[in-house]
Amino acid sequence: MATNTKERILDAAERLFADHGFPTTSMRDITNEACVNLAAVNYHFGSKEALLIAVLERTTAPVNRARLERLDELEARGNTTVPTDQVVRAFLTPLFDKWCEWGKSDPKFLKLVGRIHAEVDQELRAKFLKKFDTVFQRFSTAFQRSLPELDAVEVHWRLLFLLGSMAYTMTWGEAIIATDARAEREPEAILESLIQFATAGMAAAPVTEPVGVRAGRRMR
Amino acid sequence: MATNTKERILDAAERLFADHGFPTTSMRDITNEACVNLAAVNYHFGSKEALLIAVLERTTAPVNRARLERLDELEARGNTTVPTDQVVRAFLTPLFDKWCEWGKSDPKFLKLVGRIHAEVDQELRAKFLKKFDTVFQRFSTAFQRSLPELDAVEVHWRLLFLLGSMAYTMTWGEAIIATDARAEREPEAILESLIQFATAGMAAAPVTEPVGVRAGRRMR
DNA sequence: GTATGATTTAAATGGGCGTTTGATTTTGGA
DNA sequence: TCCAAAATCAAACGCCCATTTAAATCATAC
Repeated sequence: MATNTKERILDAAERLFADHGFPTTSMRDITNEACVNLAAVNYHFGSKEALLIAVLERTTAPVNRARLERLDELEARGNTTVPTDQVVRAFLTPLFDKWCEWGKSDPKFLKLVGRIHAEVDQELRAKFLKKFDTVFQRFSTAFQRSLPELDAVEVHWRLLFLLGSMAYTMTWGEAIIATDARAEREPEAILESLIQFATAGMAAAPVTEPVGVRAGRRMR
Repeated sequence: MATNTKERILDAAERLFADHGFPTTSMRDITNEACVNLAAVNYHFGSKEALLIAVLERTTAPVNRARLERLDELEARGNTTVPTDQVVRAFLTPLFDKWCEWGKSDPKFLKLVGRIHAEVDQELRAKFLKKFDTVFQRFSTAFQRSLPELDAVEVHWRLLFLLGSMAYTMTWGEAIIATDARAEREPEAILESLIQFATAGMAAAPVTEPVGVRAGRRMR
């Protein structure tokens, strides 16, 4: 356990937000877990919401930096156009690396990232997503270059789908393993499956058939 | 607005849970919105949590029924083995149909479904997911038949990825359209993109390379 | 050693929460 | 028409919340 009060609070908040979510975790929960006074959060961070932002900053900033570094490297090597699977990999593996850095002790960090995508209120989330702007922009462009047959809007939406499968897996993968032992897997294998899935999804042939005469909508 | 108190509560709760989430929506919010007395929720449903379960039951039961019916129909027609894209379609389109039934007035229902996958506490969620057991089982089997080169565990995880992209799109698709006008699209087009993405993802070639010598992990 | 600013502490503040109560009104069959 | 059951109502309950206060303690530079 960190000796520093500020870090002890960040550690506790990260763990609790990940396990129980932001609105259902109280200041008292956090300060008890961190073994600090109740007023310490407001003293050091200003408010509960500001604490959440600090936690998110601490966890995501290095990951996003790593994502961009990987992409830089790939683009420098590959003369700007990078194969789709490499772009997917550059986006997903930094999260996974972070996990490994932590000695695989507990994937709290991943759960937190998963949660933040679905739980905090829209305004707060928008503020948070601003920090991802550059990352999205860069990866969106990279995907467009590697998938010239898709238009920008289609890439945009597919990136959203990718994000969803990533966030969902992080939030609930652990729980699903727990309830169904057959599904147990090494984290590496899960990541590899996700990369496989997402790469194929991103690279899928675009819809050309006119809307309204599609097979799936005819029957009901 | 429904005249019946119970239904007015369900309508209001559905809208508010979808927009603001379960823990952050208060009984007072709900009863004000429904124009009923504060005690009405506890009188008619027993508790806030029981209300949530009732809302979820009302929204998801018909969708799951439709999913199974579609799959029945496909399997009867196709002699048990159904093409992957048809299975994906059978899983995703009932949600979309529900949306259309409602006259596209407001996709609250979809947002709610998206939220529930990430927000409620684990115990409550497990209880809720039991209602999906049959659906998951049936679709898991159908996918396995259509993708014989994948083992059961791999299908299990890919189904999770599919769920994630679906849930995420439902929760945040609207918000993302709002913040980026270029991404605006008809719901039909979004569904079609998602089907395309998910089908390709499900049908992706399985990982064969041994873990640990993968290209993506080598560089860092 | 002492003054000064940073930190920690216990206690309190005011408000919102889910739920319960008991009285009152509405309803529908005898 | 009457009455018992169902539904609605205003009010209150006790609890927990995030935040604030002001005093106490600590650390450090002089």
